[in-house]
Amino acid sequence: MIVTRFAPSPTGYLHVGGARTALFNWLLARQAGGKFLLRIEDTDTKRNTATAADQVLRDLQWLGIDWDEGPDIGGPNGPYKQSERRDIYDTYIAQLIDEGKAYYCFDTPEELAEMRVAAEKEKRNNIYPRPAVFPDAAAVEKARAKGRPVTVRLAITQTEPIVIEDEVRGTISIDPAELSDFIIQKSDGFPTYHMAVVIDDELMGVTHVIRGQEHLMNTPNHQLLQKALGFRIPTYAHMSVTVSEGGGKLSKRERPKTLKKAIKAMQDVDIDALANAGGITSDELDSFLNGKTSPDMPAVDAMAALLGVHLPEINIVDFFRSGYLPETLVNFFALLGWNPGDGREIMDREELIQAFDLSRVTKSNSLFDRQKLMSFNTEHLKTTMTPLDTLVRHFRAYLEVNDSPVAKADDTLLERIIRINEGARTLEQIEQKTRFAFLPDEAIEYDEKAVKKVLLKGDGLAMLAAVGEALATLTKLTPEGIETLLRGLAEEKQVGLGKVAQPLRVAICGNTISPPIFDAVDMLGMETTLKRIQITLEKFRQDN
RNA sequence: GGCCCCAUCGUCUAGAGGCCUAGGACACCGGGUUUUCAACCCGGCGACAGGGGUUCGAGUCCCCUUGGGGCUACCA
Repeated sequence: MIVTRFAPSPTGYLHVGGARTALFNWLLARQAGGKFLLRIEDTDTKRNTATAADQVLRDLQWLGIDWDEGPDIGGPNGPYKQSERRDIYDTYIAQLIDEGKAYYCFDTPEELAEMRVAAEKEKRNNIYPRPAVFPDAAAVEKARAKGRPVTVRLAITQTEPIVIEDEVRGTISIDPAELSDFIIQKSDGFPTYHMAVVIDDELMGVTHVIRGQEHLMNTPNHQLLQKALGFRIPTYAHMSVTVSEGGGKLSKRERPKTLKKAIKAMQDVDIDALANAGGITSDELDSFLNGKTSPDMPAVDAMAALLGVHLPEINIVDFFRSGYLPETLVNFFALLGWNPGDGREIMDREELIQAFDLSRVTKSNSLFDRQKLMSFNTEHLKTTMTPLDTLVRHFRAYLEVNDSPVAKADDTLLERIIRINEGARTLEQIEQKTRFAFLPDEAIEYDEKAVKKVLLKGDGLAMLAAVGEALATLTKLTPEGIETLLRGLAEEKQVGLGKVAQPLRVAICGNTISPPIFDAVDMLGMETTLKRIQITLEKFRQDN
């Protein structure tokens, strides 16, 4: 049976790269009818945050990537948090030392740094000088007594090339002379990543390891470890990296960077109000703008929201908050470095699972193209692609996380809103086009350009008044009734429908962007529509 | 610097030596449809990084150059 896993280190939110790695592993397991496990790699006590692991789990759940064994649900080979598996690692480390395959070291960080610098100066690889005789228990005691750090390294004794059979890259051969004895146990007693990952993958029965290219050069070390411990070597697949439009890696630093640029480009920014919105002090904001520090993510998000600056989405939650569907992301990430080979692009989860094939994973790096993502979202937002009740569920979650007034709508109304906005690109767009119907009349903001063009130029206001009078004669409001009425009015006045509809649109929602006008009026209701026409008439007649 | 990986339109990619006059999608440009924004329909622009081989024949195989990426931690 095929067993894959996703093993994030809980240092923050799940980001694009992590999600893509998780997805490929999940896809392979699901398509093969195997198992997909989740394991938390929290051996770095300094970098891990308490809430990050939970957040990563939530992000995966939102994407619809489910797991068969994991820290929250357990499983036969738990625990699934590396910090809770210390005794297991200790046993194997002791075994390697007993067998003379690993040895203690007492170097200080400063000494190691010196070695590194020296190696670089001499333009050679930094290879750790293995002692002729390995330190014994007494030596360890002595070192500890002197306050020196105690670590354990694997002794690399192999001389034949290490061969990696990679499912996407083919056969790769590495000369072990290039490799240095590496640390398998840190001075704080925790295993290093290499040690923990090898033991866990063996014990948890992982058969296929799909991970980023950044791990390719770790693989020789892992295979050496597997050999030393008598473990099987799982099938490896190293996938390409997805880079940002800016060039480098898709980095979370892009968000503060974009915000900083935007603030600096603005003329009159109220620094105090901005700092306040972000929950930071003016001094902290100042330090940020001078490139010294960077506020945390919630602060960056809040300030961007205040200024109306759109930040590039990096973390999965960013995409959620921007109005993307999880179906879109799953589809899009799958196609970043893989394709079904038959030209299909827009696919749902089932189709992806059925078509997935490790042998069709691409070798070269790819660029994250947000425009194409947007286009994918447009497709998945159509009811022919995603069931309406699913869209409603996602839409409600979106509205709630963004505190939208549209959240007041019940599911039936939400369904209708989604239907009449067929063709929208994001949930955010639907929300913006619909919120006029959920705002109090006095909260409608009139777009200056729209007012000028539609109401003030020509006889827009007169037309609006006529529309108001005509609408008032209707006894019952239906989209069809409104359509008949407005079309009749346009014909009577010998003008196109636009001349009638546009002033009405501006009157009820303040700008020229709205759902189809008949639905828009119907949603608003007779009373509010007439009231807003009245308010608009009064407001702009006075101005003239 | 050392080691490793990669290289087709602006972007994601199809391409397993003759099906290639290099196909699709996004973007872009032009047109159509239209009550707005979208969506939708039609058309157009646009690539085998360069140089050597191998072969009757190379985008496809080999070598070199160039370019991009990764690793080079008591991070994962």
